[in-house]
Amino acid sequence: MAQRQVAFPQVDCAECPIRHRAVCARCESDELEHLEAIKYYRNYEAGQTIVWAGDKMDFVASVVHGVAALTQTMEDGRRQMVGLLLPSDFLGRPNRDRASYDVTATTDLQLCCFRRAPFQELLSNTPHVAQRLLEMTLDELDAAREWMLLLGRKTAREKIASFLSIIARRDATINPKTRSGELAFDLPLTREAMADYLGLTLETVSRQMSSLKKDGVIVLEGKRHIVIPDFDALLSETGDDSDGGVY
Amino acid sequence: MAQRQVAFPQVDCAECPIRHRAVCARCESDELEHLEAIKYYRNYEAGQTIVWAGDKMDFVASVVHGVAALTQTMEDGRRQMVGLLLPSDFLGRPNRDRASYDVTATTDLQLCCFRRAPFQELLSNTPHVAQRLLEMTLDELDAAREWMLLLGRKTAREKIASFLSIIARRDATINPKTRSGELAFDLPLTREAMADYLGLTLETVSRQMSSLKKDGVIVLEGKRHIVIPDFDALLSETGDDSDGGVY
DNA sequence: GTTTGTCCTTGATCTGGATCAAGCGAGCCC
DNA sequence: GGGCTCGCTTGATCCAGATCAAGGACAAAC
Repeated sequence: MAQRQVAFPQVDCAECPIRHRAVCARCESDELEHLEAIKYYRNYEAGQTIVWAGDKMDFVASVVHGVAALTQTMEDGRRQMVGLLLPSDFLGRPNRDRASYDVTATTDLQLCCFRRAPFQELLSNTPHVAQRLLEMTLDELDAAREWMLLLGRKTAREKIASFLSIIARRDATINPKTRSGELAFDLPLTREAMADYLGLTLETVSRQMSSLKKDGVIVLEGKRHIVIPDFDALLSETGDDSDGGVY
Repeated sequence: MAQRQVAFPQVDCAECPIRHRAVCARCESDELEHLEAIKYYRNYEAGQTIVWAGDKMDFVASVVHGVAALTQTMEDGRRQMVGLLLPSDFLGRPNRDRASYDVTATTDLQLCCFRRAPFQELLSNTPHVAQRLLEMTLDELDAAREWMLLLGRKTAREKIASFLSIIARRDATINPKTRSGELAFDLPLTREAMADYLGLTLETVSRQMSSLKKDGVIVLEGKRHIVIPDFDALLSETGDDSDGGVY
């Protein structure tokens, strides 16, 4: 219908993955107002905490740039990461105004936020948004179940290889291929955060990284930059079914 | 509107948790047709497989009686349970016609099934059903994250205690209290299935059960019947935050 | 340039849970 | 009844990963 003038500049929208990948599939076309009108951005530095478990959270959000982690902590300090949010992933739960987990930025991070109340209203009034969110939540549940297999049954080496292949795959879809064929990326997590992801100690993470490097499965440039000379070789270390499987 | 005669006898609906707890919150009142018209029942014996990962699955379902488990298996036989479905839990994924996991009945089981196509149509046409399903999926995701903490960071004893408290809690809501105050239930899983749930071996499960029994935290009557003399004592073994926490 | 702090690596030792192995008790089939 | 199988328990030993401990590399702060 009557297209709203330039109230919502194109460039702004293009940056926000909510529009094209995350919550609102329909927004790929032309009706942006219902999301545009309630959104705003927030930036965080690497290491910063976004909310603590139990804190009031008056917004939901979509990750634009960077990486955020959800972690749980036991009284005695044992920590387990339970969610890793990359660009286009969704943060927060409709109908719950308190965070269930600690949320921290593991790299510099930009969130595209939506105030809770209008977002929930949008959710009730716009069936295709609710359906898209259901689809995303089901994908996250599948990822969580893959993660449970990793935590419960894989060896330290398999855990590392699995983690690297997950990051490599996600990174490839976020950053359209940099070089010709070669698979390379920066780790968005410290060794300690990787340990929290994998249910290991940071020493074991470091040792297994060294071992994979020694065996030529990965090439380490500095501490964080990873090159994968042969992705299939990495996959064969994960313990996963060789053929594509569910994915 | 004109109420359909006795096509869907009241007693039948009352048995089906879909109606009052699971998918369709609105069905608590009076409009039942849209679910009633497409549902049917299936029964399985303890140990039976319902579908294998990768199999075609032409229905979604709600658990009426009994317990079902979702498990993943690696080529070398390592197994990890990734879902445990008790009465009122939902099985299957809209918009995906192949099972992602092995589904087995761990006790005798009754499912209330819905053929896929009409259920999906229902989902698009009935916003409150989609919203209810989103809510259920988010709860399942929370449970999966609790489970990840268990798998990644808890000791064998804490894992067993956590599992028992989870089952005790769920059982209490399913079977309105049997005796006065006393907390007692039957384990719906073999030691081996418990091991698959907890990322342990069956020997370790057995040893830790014996240890909790020796310490008076639980009373074992036969192999499967558990009595909890003091629920707080059990909780203190789980490693979880003592106050209610997220739940 | 030195200091400080963060992140990471590597070595030595310890230990919780896995693995290997034996046997028990309660159905169930013949 | 006798023999089987299945689910479970318990003992003995082993080992992957945790823990304890000591530096190294690098960047920022002074």
